[in-house]
Amino acid sequence: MNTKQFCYWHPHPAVTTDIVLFTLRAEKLQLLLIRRRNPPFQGGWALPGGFLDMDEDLADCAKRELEEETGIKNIYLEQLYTFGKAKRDPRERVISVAYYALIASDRITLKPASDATEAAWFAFDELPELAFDHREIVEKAHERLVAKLDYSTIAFQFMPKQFTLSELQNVYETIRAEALDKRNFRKWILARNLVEATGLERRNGSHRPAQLFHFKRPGRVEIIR
Amino acid sequence: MNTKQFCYWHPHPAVTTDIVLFTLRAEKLQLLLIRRRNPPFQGGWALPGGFLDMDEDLADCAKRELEEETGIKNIYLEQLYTFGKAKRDPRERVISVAYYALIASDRITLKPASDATEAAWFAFDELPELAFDHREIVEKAHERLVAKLDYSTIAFQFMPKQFTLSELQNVYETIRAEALDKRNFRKWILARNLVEATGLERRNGSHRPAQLFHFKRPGRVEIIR
DNA sequence: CCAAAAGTGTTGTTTATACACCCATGT
DNA sequence: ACATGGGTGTATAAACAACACTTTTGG
Repeated sequence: MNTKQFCYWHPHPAVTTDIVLFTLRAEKLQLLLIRRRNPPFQGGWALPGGFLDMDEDLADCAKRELEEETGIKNIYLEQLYTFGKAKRDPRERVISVAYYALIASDRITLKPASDATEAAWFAFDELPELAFDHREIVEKAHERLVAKLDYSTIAFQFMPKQFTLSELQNVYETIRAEALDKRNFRKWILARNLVEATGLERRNGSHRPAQLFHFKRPGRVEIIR
Repeated sequence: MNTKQFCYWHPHPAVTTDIVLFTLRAEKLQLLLIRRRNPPFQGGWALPGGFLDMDEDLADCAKRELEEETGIKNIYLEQLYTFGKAKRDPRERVISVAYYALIASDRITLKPASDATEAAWFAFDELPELAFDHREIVEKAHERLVAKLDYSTIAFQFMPKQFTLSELQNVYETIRAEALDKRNFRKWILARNLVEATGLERRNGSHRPAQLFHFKRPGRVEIIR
């Protein structure tokens, strides 16, 4: 079959979703990129994503594409912004509904690269050139992430089930790219009543063991303040 | 010509923009609705909006549709959210990129209703049934508006060039649906250094005249706090 | 002189910031 | 014993919340 069989009375743009998937590895904010197999930008790096199926919701499309390209599922996903400049894709008019997603550092193993997809993590401050307007999408996602740190419980999406307060503080410091006072951070987080000591400890190196905490309402991202 | 002449290799959804246009009239938060001339929901009320042209940016589409249907232009417009449930339009798959907009109370006169469009203002708390998922869009726009009052200068978009502090307080009170303390409000707004006395006064009734202020950086909506 | 909205300060409470030492462990 | 990260309190400053009376005008 080589005829264009989907026909309309008026011109229609294509609709895709693109996903900015963040994690924290090696004390750095990183995000996931896919190497493009086809033109345009063939061989270049781009955000995971792809075309919307006619019977699926937008967020389902983002989840499906992410799983297809990386094997990752069941993560926190939120709509970011819709990018629709007339010339953002050289092939045809494409509207991209961008999502951003967060994944805990203990869940970041990708499925082995197949013929179809090569995926890799990149430090946010050392990104390669990106295809299309994906650099702009990444910037916007980062802005949103930084903003949400302050007034929501989004940071917990980066954490494993159990974590120490120092590890949590590290997440805030890494994303905000600034050092925080240990006592003030602990007061702040404990006053908000979001975490609870498990009674367990982590023995790590040649120093006092740290208490392990867990997030009281896992899964849900709430507005705090 | 009665053939569907726009053909693609893969199915494409239609893309529209819808606009939630708020204003303040008669001490109430109001928004603009259009009466639908065609099925589905013929004769019902819906948000202004319409299909994206292939060569225009999303925000331009929103502006154009708003102007076509109401004559209103040059207003504050911001992308809200993209709605894309598979069944939100009974005719075909439609992705709606929703925008919200604010207009000052002294600029709300609509162009006379033409054959093509009947538009009217409705109080936010007395809306009629809305077509499609427009009720959901309106709710989300309202949420955003209320949130942005606190941490941005969005409220000034409702104000005429010159206004009294009592009028400004009224805007905050109306949108937040709660009374504010006069002294604390004035301290708060003046501490932020956003307004400036013009030296003029408004003589209104049989009481002390009020100073007129103006917004120092009109046009721009900034994040405060 | 009366009614009506404009205008103005102080006090107590909560929240944020700055800052330094002791504790428990492994080697 | 020492190096390492874990854990804790206090004092100051800033922001916010509660609260009532005087001023100026028009009729």
